[in-house]
Amino acid sequence: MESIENLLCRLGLQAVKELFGLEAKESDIQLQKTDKRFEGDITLVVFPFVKAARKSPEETGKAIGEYLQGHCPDITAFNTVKGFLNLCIAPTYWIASMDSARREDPHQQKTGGKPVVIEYSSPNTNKPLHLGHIRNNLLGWSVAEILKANGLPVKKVNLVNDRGIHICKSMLAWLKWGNGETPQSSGMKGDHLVGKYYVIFSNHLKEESGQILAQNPGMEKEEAERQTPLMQEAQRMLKKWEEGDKETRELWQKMNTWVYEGFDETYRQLGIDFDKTYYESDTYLLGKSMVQEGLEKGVLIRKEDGSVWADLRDEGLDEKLLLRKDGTSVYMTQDLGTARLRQQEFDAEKLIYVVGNEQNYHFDVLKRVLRKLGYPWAEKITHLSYGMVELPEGKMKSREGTVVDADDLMEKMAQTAKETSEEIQKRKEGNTAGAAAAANAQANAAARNDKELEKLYADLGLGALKYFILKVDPVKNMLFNPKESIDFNGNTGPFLQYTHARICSLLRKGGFQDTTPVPFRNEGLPLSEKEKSLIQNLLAYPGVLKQAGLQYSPALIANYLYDLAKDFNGFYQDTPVLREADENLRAFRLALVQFTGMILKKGLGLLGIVAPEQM
RNA sequence: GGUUCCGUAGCUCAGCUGGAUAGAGCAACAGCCUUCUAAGCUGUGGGUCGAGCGUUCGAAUCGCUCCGGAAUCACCA
Repeated sequence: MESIENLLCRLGLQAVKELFGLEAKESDIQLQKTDKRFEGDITLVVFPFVKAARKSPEETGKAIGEYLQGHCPDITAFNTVKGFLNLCIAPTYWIASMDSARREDPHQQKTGGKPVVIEYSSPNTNKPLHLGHIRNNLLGWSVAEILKANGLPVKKVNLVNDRGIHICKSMLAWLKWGNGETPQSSGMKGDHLVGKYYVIFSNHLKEESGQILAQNPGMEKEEAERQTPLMQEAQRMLKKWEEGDKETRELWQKMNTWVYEGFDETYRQLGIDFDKTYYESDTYLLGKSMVQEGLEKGVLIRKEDGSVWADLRDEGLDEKLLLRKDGTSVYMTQDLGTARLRQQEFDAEKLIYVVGNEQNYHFDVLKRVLRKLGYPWAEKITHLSYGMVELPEGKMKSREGTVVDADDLMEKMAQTAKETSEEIQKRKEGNTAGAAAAANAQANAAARNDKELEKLYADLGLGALKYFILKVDPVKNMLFNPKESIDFNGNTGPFLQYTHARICSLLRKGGFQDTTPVPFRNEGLPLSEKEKSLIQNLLAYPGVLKQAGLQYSPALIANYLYDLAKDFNGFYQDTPVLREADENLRAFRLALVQFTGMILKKGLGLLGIVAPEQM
């Protein structure tokens, strides 16, 4: 069925051509939902045509309105206010649109073609995941799902930074002070255990460098750290690693395995996954060979000391180091390699990197260097940059122990969900006036065992966390207030989950537990303003989905869903659905409820939020 | 200092390619449970959209200049 927007756009173009002889573009036809203050459903902005019409805005609108009404029987009336043409659309049209939309899956089927490769998470192996990673993971996973829903083949990849001085620090500390401690012996998650030794290393380093600083006033802190025996030992360890020393590699292997087990558990809890995981230790050599090729082609320069650079000064940037004078690679070198490997492997349509905005410059340079090296696919790289997560006390700093740990946070969210739920149950039971609600709540609770309840609390806690983070525009820095995020009122995940549970309950009681569309006849059905608004909102979903895909922004989906749920609650509050005497009207309203539930569930799915059927 | 990003109610955030009197939630206050789940709904108060100039029928939105804040400019990753 043709959407009303398309129809009006087509007719509108026809109208201005026939009436004013104007060849307008599609983008000149601006349609919007009619403001609440005026009568009508859809508004056409006529300002772009007043010049060609040589009439006042009102008269132009009137002329177009008459033309449209004459050519479209679904337009029942119109009025013009200044340059705004407000059109009233027949209720039967809205109902038919909804009926047709609910039978189609708004999520397109996968087509063939080149995949979009999206990298996210990208952890270091010396520390457990924290709140910043959560934003990264949620964004990456959700964007991938949104792109999929838009019909694109998607590959989700992770790039683990498993080599370098950071992991050597943990290894060294473990050797020195670990007494052979393992995740099994300590009962600690592997990533936390390794992180613990990273902290131990840092503490000892601080102590040693403090002594050096005391003896050498005025010395730079970094220099003092470099001079400590501990740091030098770590450097030697890194060298041994690069040389492939058996013992070092074995220890590295062992500790990284612990970390991966820990990460897997965190990812599982978070509900995110990957199609493929890359390890820098496997790919960092490829970058070096690319730099070598660049040297041979003469697009890179080698300085006297042997270091290799890309000169980007004519592009308004600076020189960028690609190989140290000792020939070892830097961060950029590795990224050149992984990008190329990924392109070779997937022949990607697009390479998306979900990485914090602190690395905007890095990705700018990466793209330019690849271009310089002559890789046309450099243009496929998109840096999906996101802002930092800050705490009420300020920035998260690992040194000051203000980092919010991912595992702790998820556990805490579930715990709070439990407390809040139990409190609400108690309130319901204690409320004599709400006897029916209390009975309902008791029946719900009785029907579920502890395990199901635990699952529900986990879903609610996670839903709160995910929604809280995803509803914010990715480019912005955001404030995470642990207390507020666990507030389940208002614009929150649990509100949407609650709305979904309510919808399911309505359908259950209406006798429609399965998902087959509730049948009704589109004849003589009255349509309230609230219902009309809800239908218009529902019909907007495919557009929102597409836009979210274009802008890589789950926030669009999140805010849309909130509007939808709020709209639904308004409708539901004072419109009888189950008590309606007229069978056909009752069926129609149930169909509307069902469709709302369907969109809500799909949308939440894109954000990784579980939509429970009971709460 | 150079570059990039951000600045909307007391707080946290929406506001699509410029459209009508700028919206939610939280917090405050006042109502609504013998009815389909009150984790809800309804109402009240709260704004020089950082400031200024410009572009035009029309600017929170586009351009320029300032002011605030953040990131980055490393032989760290």
